[in-house]
Amino acid sequence: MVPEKYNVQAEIIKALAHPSRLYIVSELAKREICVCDLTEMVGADISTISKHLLVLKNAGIVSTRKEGTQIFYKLLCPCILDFVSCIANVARKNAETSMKGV
Amino acid sequence: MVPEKYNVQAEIIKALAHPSRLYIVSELAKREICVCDLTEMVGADISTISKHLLVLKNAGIVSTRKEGTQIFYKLLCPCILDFVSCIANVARKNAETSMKGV
DNA sequence: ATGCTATTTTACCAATAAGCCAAATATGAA
DNA sequence: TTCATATTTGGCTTATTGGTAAAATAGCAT
Repeated sequence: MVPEKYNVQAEIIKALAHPSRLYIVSELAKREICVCDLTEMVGADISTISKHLLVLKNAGIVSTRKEGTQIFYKLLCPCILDFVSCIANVARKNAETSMKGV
Repeated sequence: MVPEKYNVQAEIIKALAHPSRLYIVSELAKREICVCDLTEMVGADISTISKHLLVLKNAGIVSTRKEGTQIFYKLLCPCILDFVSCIANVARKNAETSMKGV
């Protein structure tokens, strides 16, 4: 009963629904970054980061560029940032609401 | 190493990262809908829908209004729609790319 | 009170996702 | 070639999620 397009969209959203991946995307919005730098920034095992990046790539959110032994990732769709700001807005509202004890 | 705000945001995004919930949110963007109608629309067990709605409510995405024995859900943040359109855009680009066999 | 409808909660199972280690692969340097 | 660095992949364990059925809860009518 759920139209097919929501399956497709949910797949993409799922790729963003993880703290590390969201952080990675936000940083990639500023500049290209290689896996080793992202690994340092996130502070997890490099294999974990590699898998996160694969998820983002499969979702069509990032692309890669090889330079020597390094692989640089970059953000494909800047509109992702608008989306993040919307979510940040919801988060802010939630914080306000819970402060009021509502 | 990942700033706390990404944990908060990822929680909200996670709530949207499911086909049924995304469909529900899209429909709630048009009008208030009660649980029983949503159940019909999605075509799943009512307990499943109820859980999905709880997820959306906990994320601060929807609110409820009781009317007799029915409970109506409505969308709290219209900006969610912009976000969905961004995702739809990514999905469209992905489809184009895979068509070209890239 | 009883019954009827709408909704949520609980309990349980199956499927998926996240994490790390170790092994494999790739590139460039010596 | 061998070595070192960068990255991906496979395997494994643990934790989370999605689904349904059954029980519990709530509101309204009789």
